[in-house]
Amino acid sequence: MPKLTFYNLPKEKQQLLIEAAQQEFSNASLSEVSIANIVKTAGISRGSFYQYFEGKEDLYFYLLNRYTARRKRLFKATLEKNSGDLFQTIREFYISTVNEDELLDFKRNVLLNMTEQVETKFIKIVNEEESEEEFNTISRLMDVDKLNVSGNKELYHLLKILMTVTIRNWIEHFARNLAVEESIANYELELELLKKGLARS
Amino acid sequence: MPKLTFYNLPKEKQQLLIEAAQQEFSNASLSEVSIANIVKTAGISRGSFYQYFEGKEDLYFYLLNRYTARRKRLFKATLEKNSGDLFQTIREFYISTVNEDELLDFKRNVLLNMTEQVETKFIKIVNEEESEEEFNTISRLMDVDKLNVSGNKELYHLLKILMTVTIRNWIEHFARNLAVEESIANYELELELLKKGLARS
DNA sequence: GTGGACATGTGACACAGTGTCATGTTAAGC
DNA sequence: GCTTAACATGACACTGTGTCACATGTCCAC
Repeated sequence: MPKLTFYNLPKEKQQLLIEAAQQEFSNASLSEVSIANIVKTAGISRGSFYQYFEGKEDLYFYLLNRYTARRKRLFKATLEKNSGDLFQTIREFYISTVNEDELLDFKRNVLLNMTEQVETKFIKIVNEEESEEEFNTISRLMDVDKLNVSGNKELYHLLKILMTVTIRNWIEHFARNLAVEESIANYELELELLKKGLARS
Repeated sequence: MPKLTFYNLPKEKQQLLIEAAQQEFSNASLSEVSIANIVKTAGISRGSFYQYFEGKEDLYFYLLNRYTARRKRLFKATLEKNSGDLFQTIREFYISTVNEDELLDFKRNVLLNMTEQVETKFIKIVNEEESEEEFNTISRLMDVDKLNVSGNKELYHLLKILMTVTIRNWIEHFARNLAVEESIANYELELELLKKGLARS
């Protein structure tokens, strides 16, 4: 988390820094990005940077949190719009995800260099395990009757599977430079497989 | 890939370097590892290192390849032993995976810092997309009748889903420091969900 | 055995990036 | 205007990288 000094900054200066950072993180992965470049682009001194953030990881996860928080709101709204239909929701969510062209290079870099720490952040979009409350909020929004699960534990694992497959498709979208339509078609195929089951009965 | 000079080295010296490298990569992630440390442990000079490898990534992927090649052989053997039963095979494969305690810290570091480039290597254990031949060899070994798919395309996506979920469980095993039994129980639960389908019919 | 030619080994070096800290600047309260 | 605390700055010591001119080893022709 950024330090207090960062939040004390005038909004415009915060925004400037955020934009500079997003630009740098669009051109390189976390380990390749240099603080030297960020401060140069943002027009602040090296020392100031360390007044605001612990280091570049701190800034990186701050940006990531901003992004996932927005996505999470969209997910909840979509779920409500679809009266709790999880599969319809996650399908629409994926389509809007691959169509969104804001911060494209930033997302590419994040996804192609995603580690467990980062992936956990994304999975928490639907599955805020750490807070029982959040999990309950979302599972109350969902129409559980349509899902082939009994109990919260199975529900939790179902969500984990869905998010894992979703993220992996999103990563592949970038890794293999898939066209939006192809990426969606692949994802829908996998969703159908997941819904109907992988084993022949 | 290592340079020719590395393969020209006497086997014992190769082994020494490999062991030194595995030790370093057990203590730190790819981006944190220092060549200085590797050469110190291996007792060679910095210059020599660059005669053998392009850089530390080169060495890292060399080690990774050695490991995944062994795993791949095991997977094929298990599949044959189980007369092509994919679910039984992957279940046994996962159990042997989390029970194997060789190179434990190395695997932890690899998994917790897995990027798309690394994950692709692992997924290719069953799904060597680049070589049509490999894919056919493996799909011939499998008893496809037990799987709820029609055609190679669906089969490909089924395998992708299975590997994705398997790897994610393996990562979580390390990330959350799960006991072997708990990890296996979680995985089996997810396998059953996958087999029977996520949607209620 | 000597010379030469080629392969391999070596560590000093220039360079790039990090995090810190002593010192300078600003602004608000009184 | 003075005080004080918060913020800004860039030089600095440190750590690590990849390279290169030179040293050493190896092998074969003569």
